[in-house]
Amino acid sequence: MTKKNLIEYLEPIHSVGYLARINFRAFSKALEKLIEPHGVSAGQWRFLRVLWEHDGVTQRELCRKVGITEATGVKGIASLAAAGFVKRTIDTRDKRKIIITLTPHARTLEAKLIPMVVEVNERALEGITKKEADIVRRVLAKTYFNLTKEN
Amino acid sequence: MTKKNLIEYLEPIHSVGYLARINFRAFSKALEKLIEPHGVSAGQWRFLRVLWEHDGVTQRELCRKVGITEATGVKGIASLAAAGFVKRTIDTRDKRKIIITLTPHARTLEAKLIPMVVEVNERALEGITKKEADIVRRVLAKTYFNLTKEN
DNA sequence: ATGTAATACTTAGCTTACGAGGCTTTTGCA
DNA sequence: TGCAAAAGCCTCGTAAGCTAAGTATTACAT
Repeated sequence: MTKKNLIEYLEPIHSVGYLARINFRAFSKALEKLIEPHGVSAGQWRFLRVLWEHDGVTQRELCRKVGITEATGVKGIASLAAAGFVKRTIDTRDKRKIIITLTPHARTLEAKLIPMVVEVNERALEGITKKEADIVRRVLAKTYFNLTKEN
Repeated sequence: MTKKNLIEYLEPIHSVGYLARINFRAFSKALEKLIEPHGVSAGQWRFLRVLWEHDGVTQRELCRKVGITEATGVKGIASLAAAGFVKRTIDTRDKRKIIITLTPHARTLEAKLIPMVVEVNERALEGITKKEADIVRRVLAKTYFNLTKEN
């Protein structure tokens, strides 16, 4: 490992981890500005996006799809329930499970909020070709897999 | 906007923002496992990485380079100082400024910790060509710029 | 020289996230 | 059948991040 190589790792701009972090914050903040007037926080959005496509899943499954731990999910889902976006129902066949269901109000939000995330994504990807964007998504899916797979 | 296009935005895997978030967590967690035995948290690491290259900067400049707000920086730098990694000195020429300087101990950590972040990056980028990795870094720098620029 | 604006850091309060460990229910097997 | 293990959710403590508003110092225009 030469000194030059080491320097590359010290300059954050060369690190995918650093870029992931600042982009995560930037995406969140941009989205928040658009959706908060509708009473939805960025954290709540992450759950809603999954629920619009997969309503009636268990809490564990929802957390898995959102990409957070169950400990974090408990708080997030409580916040959704408090805001009147979801209902929590104990599964009758397996009383350990809690089924998360969207309220009618939360379902009506889909049509309003989706264009906003479309806008944020389009703004972010301005000046980037479809081919490049596809590479980015594929590579980031792979780095995540590489870092989280066993051993 | 067709229904098919909308679905793409609902499936998290197609969203750069989602991928950025899960990768940020994955990078942090992987790095944490390696550096915590040396008494360094992932949060502290972010500051140290900058300081190893730019020792003696002001608090504001350090925060800018780390990519966080100054409010967040106050806590992080306090934690570094409590752990004995940095010293905070008021600038004699401008008493508003606080200069952050590494302690000798923190400087010795560089040689131990850099190989660890190298390892995490190499593991993350396994099976990805240099060309693809370059595209990812360039695109993520651009999306960040696009989302944070004035307009 | 002085009052206003800008700069640099801090505080308070909130959100989102994690790990470790605990509780209840279900499952599987001796 | 009965009991240990697994599954599913929750609590607690802590970290890291943000915005908004506050304090102290310096710069600048008049």
